[in-house]
Amino acid sequence: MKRKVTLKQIAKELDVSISTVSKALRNSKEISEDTREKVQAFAKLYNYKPNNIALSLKNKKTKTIGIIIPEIVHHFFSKVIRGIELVANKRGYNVIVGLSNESFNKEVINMEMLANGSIDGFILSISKETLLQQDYHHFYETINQGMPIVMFDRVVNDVRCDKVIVDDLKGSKKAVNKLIENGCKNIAIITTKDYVSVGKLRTQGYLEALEDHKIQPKSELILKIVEELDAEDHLEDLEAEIECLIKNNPEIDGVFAVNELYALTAMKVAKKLKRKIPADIQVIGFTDGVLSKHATPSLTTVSQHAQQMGEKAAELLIDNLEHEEEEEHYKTVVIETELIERESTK
Amino acid sequence: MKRKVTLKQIAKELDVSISTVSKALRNSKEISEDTREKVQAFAKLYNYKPNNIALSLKNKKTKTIGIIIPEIVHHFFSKVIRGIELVANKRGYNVIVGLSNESFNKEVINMEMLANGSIDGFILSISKETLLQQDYHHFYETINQGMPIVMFDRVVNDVRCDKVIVDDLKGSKKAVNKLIENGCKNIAIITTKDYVSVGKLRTQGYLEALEDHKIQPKSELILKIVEELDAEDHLEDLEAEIECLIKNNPEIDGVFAVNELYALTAMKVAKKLKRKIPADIQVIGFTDGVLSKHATPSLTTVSQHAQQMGEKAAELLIDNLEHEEEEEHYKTVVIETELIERESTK
DNA sequence: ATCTACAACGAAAACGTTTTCGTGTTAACA
DNA sequence: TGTTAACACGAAAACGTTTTCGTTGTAGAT
Repeated sequence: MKRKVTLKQIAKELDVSISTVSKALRNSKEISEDTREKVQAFAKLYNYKPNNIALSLKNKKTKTIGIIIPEIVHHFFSKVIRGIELVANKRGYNVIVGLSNESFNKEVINMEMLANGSIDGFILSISKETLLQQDYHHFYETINQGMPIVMFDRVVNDVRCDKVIVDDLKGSKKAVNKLIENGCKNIAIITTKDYVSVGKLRTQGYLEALEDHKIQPKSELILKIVEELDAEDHLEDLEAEIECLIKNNPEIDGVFAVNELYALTAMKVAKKLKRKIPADIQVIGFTDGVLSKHATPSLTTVSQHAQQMGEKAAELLIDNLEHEEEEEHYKTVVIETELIERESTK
Repeated sequence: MKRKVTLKQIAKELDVSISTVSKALRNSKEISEDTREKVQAFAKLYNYKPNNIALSLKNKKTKTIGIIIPEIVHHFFSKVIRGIELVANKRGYNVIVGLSNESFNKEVINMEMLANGSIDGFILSISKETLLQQDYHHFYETINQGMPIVMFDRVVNDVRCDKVIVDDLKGSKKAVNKLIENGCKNIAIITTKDYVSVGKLRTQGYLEALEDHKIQPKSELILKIVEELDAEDHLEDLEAEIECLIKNNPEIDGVFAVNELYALTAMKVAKKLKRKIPADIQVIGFTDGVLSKHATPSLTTVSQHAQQMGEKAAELLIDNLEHEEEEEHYKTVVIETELIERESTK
């Protein structure tokens, strides 16, 4: 087992100084061609690679970016990571990921763990608990220490940092408009409580679309799910709530759901109640997931372009890191949504 | 913007030496109580946290583990990551992920990028291209440099390292046995080419289960898909191949598919050909995915316990890192599979 | 007055780099 | 012969820690 070789060892072996070795390897013309060749040959032979940690310490740059997300077993987030990793790698950066698991504490701990020199900047999406408690001190402190943050999807406006968001409002308007165009008269929405910013915005888009078409929104048709922080485990509750909605409002002929699970559950319930999709009820979801594509009937959705979001976020962060221009001018990039029509709409 | 404070700055401010500050913060009794309190108060005030990079350099430990996987937008892999992150975090480690994207080159580059001091050890699953080329020099070199590796799921036996695998053979036997018990007489398998070790093993399990029941395997019923390295993009081809299989062999009354996509596509084709599931054809998949649960009909699958695999892998690696006992005795942990019965079987 | 012992602290090395600033040697030139 | 310039290289600092090994100063014992 031959451990990694260092400059010092090469220097000793070749009976020159460490500086000489370093310079020779970087092709400094300060060093004679003879010595350069000798050193380089030796280094190649022993497969010398500079130690990243030492470089990081010296340069005060780690070439690593930290990602903090609420959950990784989730198509949206894993696609974002893929996007981040893609451009990070292309630009010579590594990514280190921390999962908040939707918990405020884990988010804080994870950030503190990474903020002490391990990374150059953060890309993150805020946990539900944090959004609920509205405690953002960890973001402020991080930024105050000179470490840039880029937030995506779940952001909070007050924090001074770059942001990448989906045009939730426009996206849901698109969806609801589509339902209206397709002849739906009584469109229900299945959404989240308002503290989840994206839920709020999507609800707003729904309302605006109705208003644009002079349709009076009815509160009975707006179902706000209390998220038990882990919806997958409470599928029956979700199903029951949606079943209530549809049973109590048999006039419903269109459903807009703010995420994939809600949409799929809605379709499931509808089928159970013997409603044909899309004949009796048309359904549109909001998501990037794989479920929509493979569901039966396949689900029309508002696609969020998750990977593109990740790419953009990484670009913003790295640009910020590499141009120290300290402009203090933060951008908010809006990623356009796209309505992908499948079988659940006419 | 107050940048991170260092020992040196505290020392200067308090007019003591760096060593004194360091010792005071670590509660060394070498330092008088007076000084200790003073230093600690000051450190707390300025929110001192030791610099991880400096610690890493000094200790020659980064407390970070590297994960290399072929793909992240994939339920199996993201669940494994979740498992790894869970125990890594619990034991004070961070995780840094690299994606090979099923490419040999990216796998090598990623590993080299991380092996130069950034991490203490690897957890990885081998890319298809690497398996195909059978070039494992990067693994050998890494291990030779004293950096431990834990492989999971897609492993190669020759490499001397810990491994965590699913009992693919037993798992697929379970599945096929189930189909036989349920009365299937002509069971087809949709699998991968043999160079993907898990595909090979699952095929083998299929064959053994048939043999155990004195059923003669028929080569027409064994469909080995050539993976175009990105199956999602060639859905129609996949569909066409499976349609061929079922059309040419109308006697098929059971299908065992080695992954979720194949299984779902098989169900889709079956429905298209007006076969009832599970009445005419029963289907079982092999996966941990979310599609199976939400498909219609929902898919009976062999669950791989992905998260548990991740947890185990992380434990093996960290145990190895922390007990320097150099036993050179490598373990292979087998994670049992579980047959989850849903609607696609009787 | 001398010695011992202990308490409280500081200097310096070490981890592996890069880079600045010497320094010694040689050759060219006046 | 003496001066200068170029060349080739080395010493040392710096990044932020921890730790070993001094070095003081003081108090108590002889």
